[in-house]
Amino acid sequence: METNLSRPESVFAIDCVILGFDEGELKTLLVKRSEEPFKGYWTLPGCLVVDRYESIDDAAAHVLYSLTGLEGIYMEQFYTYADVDRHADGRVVSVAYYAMVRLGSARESQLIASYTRNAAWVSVLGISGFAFDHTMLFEKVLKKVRRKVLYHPIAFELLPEKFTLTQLQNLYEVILNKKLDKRNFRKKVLHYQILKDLNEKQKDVSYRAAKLFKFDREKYTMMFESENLSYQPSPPIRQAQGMEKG
Amino acid sequence: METNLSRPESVFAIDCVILGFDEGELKTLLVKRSEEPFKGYWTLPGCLVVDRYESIDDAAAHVLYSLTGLEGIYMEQFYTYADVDRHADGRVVSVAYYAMVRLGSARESQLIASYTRNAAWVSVLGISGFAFDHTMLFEKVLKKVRRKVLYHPIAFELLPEKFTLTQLQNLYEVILNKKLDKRNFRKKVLHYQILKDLNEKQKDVSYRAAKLFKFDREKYTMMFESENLSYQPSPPIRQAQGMEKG
DNA sequence: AATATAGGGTGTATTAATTACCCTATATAA
DNA sequence: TTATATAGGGTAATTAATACACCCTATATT
Repeated sequence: METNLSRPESVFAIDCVILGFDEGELKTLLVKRSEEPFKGYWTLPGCLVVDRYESIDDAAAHVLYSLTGLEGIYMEQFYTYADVDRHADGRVVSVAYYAMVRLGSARESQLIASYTRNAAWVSVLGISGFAFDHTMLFEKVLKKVRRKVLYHPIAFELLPEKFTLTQLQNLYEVILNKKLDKRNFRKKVLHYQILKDLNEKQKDVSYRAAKLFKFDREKYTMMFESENLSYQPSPPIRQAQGMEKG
Repeated sequence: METNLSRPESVFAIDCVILGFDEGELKTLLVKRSEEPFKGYWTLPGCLVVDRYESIDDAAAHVLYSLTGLEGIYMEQFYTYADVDRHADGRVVSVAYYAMVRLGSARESQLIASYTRNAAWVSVLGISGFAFDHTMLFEKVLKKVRRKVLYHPIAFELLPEKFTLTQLQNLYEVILNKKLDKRNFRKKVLHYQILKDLNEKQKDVSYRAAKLFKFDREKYTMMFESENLSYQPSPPIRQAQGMEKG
């Protein structure tokens, strides 16, 4: 029912949870506030959307680009927060996104100069001191990602192009915050047939080199699409199960 | 990053997909547009949110109330659409919700008088002629609900308090648009132990009366919460499976 | 009272997925 | 050569999912 638009303009905000996998930890990119209110607290990176010609997806991508210099990043809209008391100065409608970033080894260089003073990659375990309602927002995203990783290959967005099964398992363990059994993990993940064996090995490791794999996106997409033709089977209530106990 | 609020006001819209189960069909409540553009097309019920003191959840609840007179309905935020070209008069930011309504037998009376001319419960199969981008929006909600029903007991929101297993199965069949096996369905659904056997039977049916059940919400909540303590087991990619083929 | 109708209610065998559990092979560094 | 650190693989037990068909019972009709 979008009619009689007295004021078609909109002023609202983007908040973005940016996740990365680095040094065996799941991290998120946060910005330290330099102003009141909440001076010195962490905030999720974000911006106000003032240009009425900018799409919110573009605005979110811009937040990411301005902080990291990265483009074409995996990003998804999460939820819209619009409680009237979120901000002291009046209602701020925030559309929250989450993004998954492939961190290079020189990750610090990916923080654009003018921001580096205030921005940092922080381990997701035990962050405190968020401004506004960002604690709640961040926790909800984390919960969503922990669930989504169970039925969607978003984890690969956090790994380098080529990776070993052990690296993949470590990532799942870090995201889910639990140990997994090695053989069962491998059996299952290879069974899906969405990994391409590159017939290459790690180099420059001081132990037995492991095989390298690549996520086969085309194959995954094909399987996913053919699944959709005949609609998914269906346990009425049950959660997805599996991959339990190392 | 919500600072320097030059214009803290926001003008945006709510669109709401309202689902109900009636006469063995899944239906949605639609409104026929009486004005250009898209005169005579179906639209999702909705409203503009102009009051800066109204939360969007309240606004969505209000849309529902004004159409049906119902309160306390199950309702969930779905997605925010903000493409700049959604509406001819400028950008309209729409926060989409979906709601699940328990339709009484006298469902017509639940359409508030002034609206009944323009509003109707329409079977979700094969609706066409939506205004704006509401076709896409509606289809995405339906897909979401079809998926969500597999791991969350939202279906019970569509049934009367007391229901038979056959009614429950019919509902699942209608939502998923596929036949399910009676014995397997019963086995599974009773196995979850979230139905309370009321030790009552149907009355006024011209065939053998079936037992009545009730969704045990407290028990479900308990189970769900205890699951969350030790985080869910986890097939990395796989979709939930089950309940296939009658 | 016999019969037709409409749906209620159940059990078992097969297959697939999940879990638990440990040892050997290989590369490197000392 | 040896110590060490990680790669990599198989099997049995359990649990969950699937496929499948018949008898029961309340009511309405004759």
